[in-house]
Amino acid sequence: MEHQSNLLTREFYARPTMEVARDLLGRILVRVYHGKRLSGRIVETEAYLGANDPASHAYRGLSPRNRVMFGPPGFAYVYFIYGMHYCLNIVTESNGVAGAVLIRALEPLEGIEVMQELRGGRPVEELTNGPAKLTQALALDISWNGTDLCASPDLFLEEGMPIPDEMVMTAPRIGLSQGATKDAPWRFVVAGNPSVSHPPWKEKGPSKRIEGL
DNA sequence: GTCAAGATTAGT
DNA sequence: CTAATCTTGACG
Repeated sequence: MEHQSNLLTREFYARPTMEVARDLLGRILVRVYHGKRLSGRIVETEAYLGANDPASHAYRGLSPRNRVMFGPPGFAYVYFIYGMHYCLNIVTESNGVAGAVLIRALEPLEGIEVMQELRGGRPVEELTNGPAKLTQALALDISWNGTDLCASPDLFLEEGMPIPDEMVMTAPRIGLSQGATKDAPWRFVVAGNPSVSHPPWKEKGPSKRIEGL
């Protein structure tokens, strides 16, 4: 199985976190599970910085848990939360600079039946519309923390199709309750996509279409 | 050592 | 709205 041609490169990830979070929309996340491709189009992301972002795991400096965020770009940062869930992030910035993008939702593409089994028979609309839901649908846990997405044969990202600015909306990140940056519009979603969690276009909070970045 | 909060989800 | 379930980080 080759997956060379349309793989996202290290350079793609080696950019400012905000830029990567925006550009990750429309890309394809692929997980090869028992020889089969499970994949989905990324439709929702959130940017988490380092020193200037109190809501980020990396805010207080390097620790055993967040060390991958400080490492080279293009790696997976997976963490365990609420005693039962795993969330997947893509590391950004250059080696030594903290930054990562939380993958919050996917639009299911390949291996839907397998993903349904992993998600307890839930309907397609509820398969990957949330950060912990998509890791469960792709059978990803803490053992994937530190995986090189530019080298792993079982977890990688393909170019897919970039989303034009007119279809992108920004909104505050989900689940943050403190920190000066908790209301910053660092969440990016594909407008109107049914797989987006907490759809901004259905809520009252501040959200708007972006005009470039 | 002790303890509260957490980048969530499913069910009432 | 709340239980589930356990790791991490702050404090002492």
